[in-house]
Amino acid sequence: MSTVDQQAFFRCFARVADGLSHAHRLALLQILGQAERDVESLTALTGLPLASVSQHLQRLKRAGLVEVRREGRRRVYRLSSPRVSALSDALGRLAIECLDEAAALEAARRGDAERAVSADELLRLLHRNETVIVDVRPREEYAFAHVEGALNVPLDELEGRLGELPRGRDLVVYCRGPFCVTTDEAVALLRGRGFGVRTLDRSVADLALAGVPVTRA
Amino acid sequence: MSTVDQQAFFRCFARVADGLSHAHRLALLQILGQAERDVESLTALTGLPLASVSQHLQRLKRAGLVEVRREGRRRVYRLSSPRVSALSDALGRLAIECLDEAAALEAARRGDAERAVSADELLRLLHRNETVIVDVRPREEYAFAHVEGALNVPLDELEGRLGELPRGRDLVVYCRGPFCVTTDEAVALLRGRGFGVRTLDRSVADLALAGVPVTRA
DNA sequence: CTAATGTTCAACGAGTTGATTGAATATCAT
DNA sequence: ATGATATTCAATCAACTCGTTGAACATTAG
Repeated sequence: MSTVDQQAFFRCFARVADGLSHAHRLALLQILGQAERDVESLTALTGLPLASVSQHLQRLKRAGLVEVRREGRRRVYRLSSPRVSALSDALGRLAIECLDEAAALEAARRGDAERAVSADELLRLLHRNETVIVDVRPREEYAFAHVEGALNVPLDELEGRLGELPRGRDLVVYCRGPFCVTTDEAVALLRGRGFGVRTLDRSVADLALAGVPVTRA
Repeated sequence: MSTVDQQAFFRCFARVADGLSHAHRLALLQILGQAERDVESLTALTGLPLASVSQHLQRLKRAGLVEVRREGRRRVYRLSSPRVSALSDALGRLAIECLDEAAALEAARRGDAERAVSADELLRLLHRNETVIVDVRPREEYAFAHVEGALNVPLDELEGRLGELPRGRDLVVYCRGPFCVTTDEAVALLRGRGFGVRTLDRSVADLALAGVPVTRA
């Protein structure tokens, strides 16, 4: 009947959605949204068995969400497009709007936290230079791209490096993006030590698009 | 470790993605994006077996993407949020960007068609009143919401109602949204009969958001 | 009440998914 | 070549998905 089959479109789209339809794959995409990575470091970061990571990555490739490059004996995976992160984030936002369970998680999470800093607000804070931005992601992700002037203190080093943080000024903490709970842990720790902390709930890539100055490798 | 488990978030998000991960469900969402529908009419519109439709709808409900209401002896399904359509469309756009197969389909489809009319352009056309807008969706969808002043000629009636269309002025044809191939079929038919036709590749809901005047039931 | 209608439910089978294991492959260092 | 390293591949199993069928359920009409 039709020149092009409507179903064929939907089959393709469904294949992309299939890439997003497993918690582990979403975790991988979140990490790859920060920097490219080889299989080994993805294994370390997720704590999943190596073969499992490899298989999920191949599923993501089938879905068109990631691409691979060989580099010596390792394979470096990266997102096919920054829009992959954008879609994942949109998926998360929709889930929180439409699924009670997700709404409950988000409520529990943001329960005591005040509203996140917007990109515009961040620009103002950066300009006035009264705030210290703290990037709690792993070293490699910071190296790949970070908010200009941000201090990198990976979460697992945070407790031991509290001395490096200024007492007088407010801190703004960020990590991988809107649904990264690492921020929450950092905030809890810092508040417990008496720091004034706000959060930034967007990814570095996203902030860059919003006009925030970003330093790249 | 964490106050809130990162994985719990991703499991929720994955459940939403799961709703999008089958061609038939995407077809159902596209239809529900136009108007609410009972199971019977969804069965008729998709051509799928009744029980199959019912099961997919329940999967969509589990994913938080649709809601049901009883109305007499029928159950009327509707999208949980207009953002469901927005996410489906974003999924399609990403697929076309990232999956070769989807890119090929889109290329084949738009091969001979000129660029679609933008919302702004449509506003201008409406204002100058030189164009006839043709809505080729089923009657019920037109009744639920349509571009102000549009003429409803469902695709299957188009051939028999060509006489109602003006010969002198250009036509702008639209249907369910960016990935609805019904438009293509209508365009092919109309071009074959010598009409000057352009297309509109956004859904009515989407056009409404963009400021195009829309008539609702 | 009984029948008709619209929808869901339950159960089946073929196919797919995801985790796990161990073997196979490819690249690099020696 | 040889061995070490990084990753994929192949095979297995339990769990799930999808379509199909027919029965079950709820609501309305008569």
